[in-house]
Amino acid sequence: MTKYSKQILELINQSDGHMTAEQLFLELKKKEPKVVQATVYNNLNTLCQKGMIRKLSLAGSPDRYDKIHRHDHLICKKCGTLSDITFRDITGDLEKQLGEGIISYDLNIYYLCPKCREKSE
Amino acid sequence: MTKYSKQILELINQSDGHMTAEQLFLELKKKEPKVVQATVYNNLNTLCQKGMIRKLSLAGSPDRYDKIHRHDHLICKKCGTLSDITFRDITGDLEKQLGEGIISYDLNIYYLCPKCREKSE
DNA sequence: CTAAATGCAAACTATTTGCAACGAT
DNA sequence: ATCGTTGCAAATAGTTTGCATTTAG
Repeated sequence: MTKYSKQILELINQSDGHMTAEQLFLELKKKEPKVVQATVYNNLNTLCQKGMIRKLSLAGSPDRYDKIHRHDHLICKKCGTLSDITFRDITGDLEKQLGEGIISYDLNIYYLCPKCREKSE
Repeated sequence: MTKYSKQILELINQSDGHMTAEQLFLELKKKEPKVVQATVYNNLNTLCQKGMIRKLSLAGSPDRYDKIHRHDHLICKKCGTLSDITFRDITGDLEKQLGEGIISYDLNIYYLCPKCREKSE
């Protein structure tokens, strides 16, 4: 763990957990003015490989980096706003059907957020 | 529906449902030599908006375009190989917890595929 | 002393956009 | 005649890479 990767990990864990590489870069730059984007990307990749954070790929937006702790995502189909929810852990159910060996899963749920629902009425 | 969008939709529905824009472009080009990538992208976006196909964004690979019919994805954490599975539909469960208004969801399950499991032993 | 991490610039990939020409109503 | 679709080229966004330099164990 280097000084950058430590700080990046902290930023992610303190944040709402949906920060893009660019947002993290800008945040980190406040404390470490010399850091460059590539370094942030490199660190994010290493942290992912080590399983200390997870990467969230969503259609139409850059990758986001998230806390590792199990939770699911609620996404507005219209404006893309992302929020966390925790649906019950279905790993057990999945293993019943698919057999052992499941590492993890991503559950992304699409809906219309209150604001967008209002507008469309 | 134009001649291109019709053919693109057919290609997706006849395929295994995990084709990238580039693969679709190359396929379509066999029948329509004059088509260009941008047109394929434009058509894919329109088809998505109309809800006739769905876009699959996975870390580390270009977007893939999939049939709309409900199913889930099993992804090898190591080599990225993608296969379809159909876990039971949890929309009802989700609505119980989150309330009405869920449009759809994506469930991506990570595991080690047989080949990769072999290698790592 | 060595290996890993960084800064920098350039490369690269996937995707989108502007615009002129085309085609089907 | 009009409006959406296409081809084309260029632009953009996000991310990765190569390499020389710095840093930390």
